[in-house]
Amino acid sequence: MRHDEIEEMRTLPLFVGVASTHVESMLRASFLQRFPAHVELAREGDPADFLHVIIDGQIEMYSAYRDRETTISVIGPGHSFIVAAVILDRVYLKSARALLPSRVLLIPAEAVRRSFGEDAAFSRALALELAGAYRSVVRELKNQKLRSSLERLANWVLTHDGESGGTGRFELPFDKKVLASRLGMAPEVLSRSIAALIPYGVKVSGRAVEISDMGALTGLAHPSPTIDGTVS
Amino acid sequence: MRHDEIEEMRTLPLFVGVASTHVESMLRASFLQRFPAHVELAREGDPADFLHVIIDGQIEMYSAYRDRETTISVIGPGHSFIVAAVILDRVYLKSARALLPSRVLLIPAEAVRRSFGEDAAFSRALALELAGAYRSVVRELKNQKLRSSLERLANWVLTHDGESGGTGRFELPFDKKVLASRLGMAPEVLSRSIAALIPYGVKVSGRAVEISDMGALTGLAHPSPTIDGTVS
DNA sequence: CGGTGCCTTGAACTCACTCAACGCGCGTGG
DNA sequence: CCACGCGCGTTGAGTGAGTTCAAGGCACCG
Repeated sequence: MRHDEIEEMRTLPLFVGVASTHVESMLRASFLQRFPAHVELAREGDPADFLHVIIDGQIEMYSAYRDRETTISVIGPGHSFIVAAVILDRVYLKSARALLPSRVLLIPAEAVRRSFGEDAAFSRALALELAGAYRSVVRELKNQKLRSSLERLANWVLTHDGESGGTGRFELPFDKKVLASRLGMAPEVLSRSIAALIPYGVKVSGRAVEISDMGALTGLAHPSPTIDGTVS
Repeated sequence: MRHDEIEEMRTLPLFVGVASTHVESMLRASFLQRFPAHVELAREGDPADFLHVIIDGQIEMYSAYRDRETTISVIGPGHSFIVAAVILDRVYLKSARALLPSRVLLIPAEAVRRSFGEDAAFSRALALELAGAYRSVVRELKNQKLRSSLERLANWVLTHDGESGGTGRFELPFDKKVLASRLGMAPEVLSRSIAALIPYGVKVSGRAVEISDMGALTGLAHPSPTIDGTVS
C-alpha cells in the first residue's frame, strides 16, 4: 500500500480509538486489492485468512448447498465481512463475490487476532460491529420465517426507499436476479411479485422504482421496527 | 443473591479472566430469579434492561409478526441471551419464554455496559460470545433458505443425536409443536415429515427417537459443515 | 443484423399451509 | 371409578404460494 492509502485506511470506523501502533501494525501487513466484477473473494469452508473491508465497489455474500444457492447479503463501501470467522479462527460460512469492480482491504487474520487480544478499544469495536451484524441476521431470519415473498419485497422497497432519501424514487442497486435471491425467492416469483405491487402504486421499469402511494404500500408491507429497523 | 450463589455465578464462562472487581460489581447489582414454565421473560420491542444468563431450565426465544409466530431458538443452562441488545443499548429483537421452570441470572444492562467499557477481558469475552452467536444465526438462515422442511428435520435429528452422545437414541428436548416452529414448519408438516423418515430407519414414538440406519438418514440429510457444524 | 444475457410470461407441478375431524393420554371433578 | 374436557399430536382433504421448465420479448453489443 502507498502512504496516502494507509492514511485513508486509518480513518476506517473499525479503527477509531484504537492505538495507532496497533492500527499501524495491522495496516502494514495488509493488502489493498482490486477485484474485477464476478470474481470470487472467499469461499465458504475455507479457513479465514483475512478480515475484509470494502473500500469501494459492491460485494455479494452467498452460500451454496446441493444444487441450490442463495445470497445472504449485498454490502458496500465501509462494511467489513467475515469478522466472526477471523476472530474465532474458523472457516468462512459464506462465499463472497464482487458484483462490481471493487477495492478491498485485506487484513491478515493473524494480525487481527493479535490486536484483538492486545487492544481493548479494538476488541470493543469488534464487539460492537459483531453485535450489529448479529442483529441484522436475526432480522433477516425473522423476515424469512415470518413473511411471504410479497411482504418481503414490499418491505424491501420501503426500507430501500428510506435508505436512499425517502423520495419515492430510487434505482435498484443490483440485478433483479440478485435481489430475488437476496429476498429468498426464484427470479420468476420476483417478476410476478413486482407486477403484484402495481395495484399498490409501485411502478418498476428496468432498474427505476417509483412509489406513488406510500400509504397503500405501507398497508401491504406492515413494516415492523424489530424486523426492518434501520438502526441496528 | 446469597453468598454461595454469588460464588456459583463467578465461574460462568462469560466471566473467565475478567477482573474480579468488575465481576463483583455486576453480580452485586444482579438478580437470580426463578421463573415458572410458560412465563414470558422478555418481550421484543422492549428496551434491553438486563443481560440474561440461564442457570437452569429451558428458554424459548421467539418472535411474532401479524398473526404469525416462530421460534428462533431454544436454549439451556450456561447460555446467555440478548447480549447484542444490551451492549448496543437497543430494544430486544426477540421475546423469551420459559418452557420449563427456570433460574435465570439477570445482570442490569447498565452494569454490563460499564464493565464492557472498562474491562478488556470482558469486552473480549462478549465479542467471542457474539461471534459465536452470529455464526449460529447465519447457519440457521442458510438452513432455512437452502433446505426443504424434510431436510431440515433430517439434519436436526442427526445433529441432535450427535450432541447427545451419538448413540442413535435420544429424547426430544421439547414439544413437537415447538420443534416444528423451531424448524420453520407447521406442526402438521412435522408430523408428516416424521412419518416420511420411517423408510430411512427413523422411528419416533412419543418423545423417544431411534435411528436404526445412520447411513440412510445421512444420505437423505446431506449434512454440511457450514450449516450444521457443531463447533461455532 | 444476429447474438447473448436478463427479464418476463405461461403452464404444470410440488411443497407446505389451512381447516377440520379424530384419537389418545391425562388430569379433574362428579 | 368413570365421564368428561383438554391439550397434543395425527390424519385427511382442499387450497395456495412458490418452484420448475419452457418459450418468448427486449435491450445491449458485437
